[in-house]
Amino acid sequence: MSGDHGRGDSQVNSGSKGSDTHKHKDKHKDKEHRHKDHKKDKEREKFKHSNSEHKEHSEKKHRDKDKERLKHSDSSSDKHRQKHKDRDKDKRREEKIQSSHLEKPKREKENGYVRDRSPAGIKSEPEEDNGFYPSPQHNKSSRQEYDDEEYEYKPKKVKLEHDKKAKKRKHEYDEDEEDEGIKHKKKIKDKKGTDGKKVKKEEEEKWKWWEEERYTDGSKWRFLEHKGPVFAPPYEPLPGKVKFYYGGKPMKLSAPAEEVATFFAKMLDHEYTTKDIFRKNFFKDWRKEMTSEEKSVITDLNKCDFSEMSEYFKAQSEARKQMSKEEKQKIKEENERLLQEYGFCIMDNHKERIGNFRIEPPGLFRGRGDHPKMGMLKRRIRPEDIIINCSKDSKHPKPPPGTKWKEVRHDNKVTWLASWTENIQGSIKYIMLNPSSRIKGEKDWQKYETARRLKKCVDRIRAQYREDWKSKEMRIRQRAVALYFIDKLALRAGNEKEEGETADTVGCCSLRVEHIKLYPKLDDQEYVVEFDFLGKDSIRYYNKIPVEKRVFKNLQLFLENKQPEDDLFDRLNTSILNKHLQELMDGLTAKVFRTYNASITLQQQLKELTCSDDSIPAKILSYNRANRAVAILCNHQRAPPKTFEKSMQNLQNKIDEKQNQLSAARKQLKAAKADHKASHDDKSKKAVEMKRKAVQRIEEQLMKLQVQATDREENKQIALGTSKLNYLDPRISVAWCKKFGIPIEKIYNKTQREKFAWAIDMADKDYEF
DNA sequence: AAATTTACTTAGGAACATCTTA
DNA sequence: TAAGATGTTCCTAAGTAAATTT
Repeated sequence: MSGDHGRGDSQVNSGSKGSDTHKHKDKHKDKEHRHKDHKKDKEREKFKHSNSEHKEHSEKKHRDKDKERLKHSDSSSDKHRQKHKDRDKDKRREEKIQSSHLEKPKREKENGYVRDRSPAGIKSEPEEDNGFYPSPQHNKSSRQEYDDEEYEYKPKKVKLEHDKKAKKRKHEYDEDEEDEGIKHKKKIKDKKGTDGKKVKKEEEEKWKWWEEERYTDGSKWRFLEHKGPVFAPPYEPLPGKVKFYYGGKPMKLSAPAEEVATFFAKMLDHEYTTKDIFRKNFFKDWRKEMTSEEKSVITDLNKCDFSEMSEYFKAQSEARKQMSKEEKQKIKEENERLLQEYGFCIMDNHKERIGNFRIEPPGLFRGRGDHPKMGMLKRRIRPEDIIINCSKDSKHPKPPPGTKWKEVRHDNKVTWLASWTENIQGSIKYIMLNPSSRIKGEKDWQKYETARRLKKCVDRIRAQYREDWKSKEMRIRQRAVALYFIDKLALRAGNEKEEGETADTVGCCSLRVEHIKLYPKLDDQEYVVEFDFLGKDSIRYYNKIPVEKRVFKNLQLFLENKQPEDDLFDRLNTSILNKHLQELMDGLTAKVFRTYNASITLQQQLKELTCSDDSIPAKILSYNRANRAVAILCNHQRAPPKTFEKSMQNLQNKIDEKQNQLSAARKQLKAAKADHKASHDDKSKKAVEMKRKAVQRIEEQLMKLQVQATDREENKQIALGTSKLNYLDPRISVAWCKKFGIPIEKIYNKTQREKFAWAIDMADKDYEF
């Protein structure tokens, strides 16, 4: 069913990246932005020096928004009223459906189940020999349940005796007849590791969190200890000889003003320092850092000359490159030391890697796309801004001498170790664990299990939304059409965002009239919808796609009497949609469709594209192509690498060269054969064999190069990484590798293998998503 | 029930490291 | 052995969605 969509692969090429094409729509908003401006200034001022008072800024936003809202209120507010009126009826209907279709009893998300971990216990993750040592299993190692056949992720109260240590299992709902089998496998694995001597030990020490139970009471950990974040190095004033000029005259800046100036100087080569908004925002924020004298002198950014600073930094980075081996080594060691000290935490009984233990340094904000705040000063974060999260009974991190944390709390319902509020959007930033950590891995696994549950009921859901296209209620039709897009095109949900705070981008629910065009007939196709909008990160989504007649008619209806800047789905938002989805399947949200469609597409493409008697490189090409199909579906684009053309050319040269070699080798072979025919002696026979082999070898090499070229060409503006990392159930890939004898390293690099350790360990060649 | 806040996933590009090649 | 290509990691912005507040 999932392949049914006939996904076009045309969209990527047809759309160029970037926002130039999208200038148009600002018209309306422009006004609003402008009139908001003075407020925004105030807002910024607040953040400026007084870091402690971030809170209020939001009030302001809201006032602004209220105004905006009034403008459009007629439609939108009554749209909501309407919605709610209808809700009950609707709900009842859906409930009925749900109960008749839901194949499984609702899974309890949290069932009061608790891991047994002694709070202060410290068992570390292996890896290096640094102090902590793991005793992965013995403390308890009750194991998490998954049954082999389904690999289900069940937050159950079940323990599975996969090995010697787990003794009991209290069943709830396991139908694991497969259990015996799995027990077996596990045992073997646990004992031996998969290969060799050295690995063996390591493997045994690797903590297999996926074999343990999970918390089911909503808590994320029992014990958490860490050293706190690493702060950005303090500002180092420029040497006196590096001057800043204003109106051609050298001018010594105060340290704060100078620091901000250096941020600008460092970006001088970048295009966005030429952008008006960027310059304006920068200048405004810069002036706030100036002394009053500086402020009175420096009134025009255009008179500022940062070029000496800029040169200085270029020289610095050049010098860094030229550093001697030893110096580089020293830096590396220092980094390693920092990593060892701050890069890990102890969560429950294990030492885990932290994802981002460094605080973001100050600088100029560069949003993606046409961002209204580009160029604003991103404030330096101090200990006083940081909230620390750790367990009460841990050794609390200490703030740098002479400073204090903003707060130390002990909240085990969240996963972060530290947080602070950022001054550009007023949002919270977090320090969290690495993807290889248990806490991230469990979540990831769970995500794929939810997607797999969707697989089981997607037919039903599709049938339902198709039915809903005919509903007499507008909101239901809109919901159904939106869902169709989300399903078929893997669009994102499209939360609403505050205008003027961020770049103007949309997702499904926030599509506007101006983002689609309808063609009753286009070329030889009927009912074509053309999408053209900027999505997340201001990446353009461009796609022409034939849809079903009923969808088309509905779209026409939705467009009636609307302006280009009006919402296409005026009676829908993500929260309504997700509520609906939740009723269709426990845990279902809009983004699950993306995961589901991505993974199912990979699986199906792999099945379709892989030939078992292909060479390994050819198989990998197939894998990449399957991966690529997904990336295209998800619209994961990249700017073509700067050196793309050149590197392509290089490769082509190599191919040509190889081709020459090949014909030469063939000639030699022929000659050898002739020779052999003439002499019939042993030596000449050997020569023929040699030549034959040579030809074969070269042919192989040529093939490999050609495959590589194809792969690269096809990948010009497509990024495979995002889908691989976030959307594709790793077990599919692992199974594929096992099935076709591809070493996993060909597919996943080291980091990826760490992230997907759970999948690599548990999926066998027959895994089915 | 709307608005806001919080937590966490997803994202592309820059920086950096490492391999390859001239 | 330096320069260039390629692969990896880091960085942090920008989403989603749930939780909390109003």
